[in-house]
Amino acid sequence: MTIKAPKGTRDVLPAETPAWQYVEQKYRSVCARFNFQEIRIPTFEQTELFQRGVGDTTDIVQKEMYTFNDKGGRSMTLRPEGTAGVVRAYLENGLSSEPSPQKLYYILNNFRYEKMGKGRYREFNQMGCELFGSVESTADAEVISLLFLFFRELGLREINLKINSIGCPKCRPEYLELLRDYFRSHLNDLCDNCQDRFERNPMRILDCKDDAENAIVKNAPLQIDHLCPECQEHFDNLCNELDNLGFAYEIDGHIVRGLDYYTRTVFEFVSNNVGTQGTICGGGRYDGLIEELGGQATPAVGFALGVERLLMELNSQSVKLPSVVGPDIYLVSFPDTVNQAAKICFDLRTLNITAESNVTARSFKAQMKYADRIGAKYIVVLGEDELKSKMVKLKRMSDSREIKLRLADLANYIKEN
RNA sequence: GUGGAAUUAGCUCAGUUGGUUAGAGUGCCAGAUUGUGGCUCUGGAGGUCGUGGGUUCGAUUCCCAUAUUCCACCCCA
Repeated sequence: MTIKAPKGTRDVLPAETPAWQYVEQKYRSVCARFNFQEIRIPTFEQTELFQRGVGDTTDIVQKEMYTFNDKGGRSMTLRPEGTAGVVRAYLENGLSSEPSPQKLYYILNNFRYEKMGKGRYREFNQMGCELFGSVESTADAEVISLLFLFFRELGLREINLKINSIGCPKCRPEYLELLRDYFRSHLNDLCDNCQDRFERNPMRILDCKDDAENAIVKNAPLQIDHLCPECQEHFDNLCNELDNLGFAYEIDGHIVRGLDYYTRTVFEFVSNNVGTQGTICGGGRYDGLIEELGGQATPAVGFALGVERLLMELNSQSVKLPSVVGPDIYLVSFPDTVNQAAKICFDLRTLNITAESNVTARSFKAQMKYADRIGAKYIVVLGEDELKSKMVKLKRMSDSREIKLRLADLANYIKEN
């Protein structure tokens, strides 16, 4: 093999697809009960959408985007995340004129040109939700409670919600000044990376793991302690609503998030097990993004959940996930009966039974072996005698028990057992 | 982006102090006389020893580069 999958991409093979389908189906089911509707959007967008939507100062836009010029010379980018595209679709299609709030969910792949690591891929999958049109903290609680129900139904344990508030355009500038003033006198005590961040985005210093044990960072003022009255009330309300719903959470003033568009609420679901890639889901409120992208000022809140990481976490917690299941029945045939077997097999499939008949030149014994290997629940041998008498012996593979029945009764028997 | 480790059959891995046709287990395919799988036995297919250079009479083995994967940082899903 000379051609390999590109770096950072991976194949999901048949052994794994049942687990993927199960998780996606469960997600759709929970979203449906919250009355979120699915939206599907293009895989690539005009580059400018992400520059403006995700934010020019973010790592994503500065160095991680898959950007190319199409044949018309337009700059296009493979989406690095879902929200910007969903907002674009929301505006472009006039969903802002549909009943508000609009509640949308998506399951899609994203692309970021990053260095590889466990749980981090260049093409990765996210399941997300966006709720447009409510400033109320009840909307924040709504999307968070959707996640709690989803995790609960999957049987996921030991996953912790961390929440924070990073203020609004009213209180953040004041806080940033306060933060810069604080760090200015301690610049030499910070790591190189953080010295860069000082000018660009001083809030990120709080998130630095190098300096996590650094007393300077530990004691730095946090936005959550310097909220304006409106933001404070919003955050307090959210906490009350989460308490009311019975959800455990931890207030963590160091959660900052990597995207520029967040305001007020930010949150993460973090795993204890997966180590450095412990963030399974991240989200928050983005009250300024829609206006930033040319729409009328519209508050919104949402999240994105990493499917690969979720599956890793489910596996590390030994949560049972579906695996490949064999067909209900395999029809063994002979060269002179193979065509009639194929016809009977087709009829069974029409009746909603998972069936397989021989499509090789295999011997009788080899067919038996194959039926066993693929996990067929039953086999039936279709030879001249059976076809003539229309009576067959149905063999259950698990215990080798055979029962005799009319060929015409085969479908019903299988359905009922 | 930084540091470290790994790369030999589909999979998990041995191995050659540099020397003719490179191994095991498992999986795959087939056989062990008549139409019944799982156990056992036998046989077969499958590898330019990640790729490209270099040293050498000779490299899968030594050296360099490069790619990919993993681990720890960074960041995030």
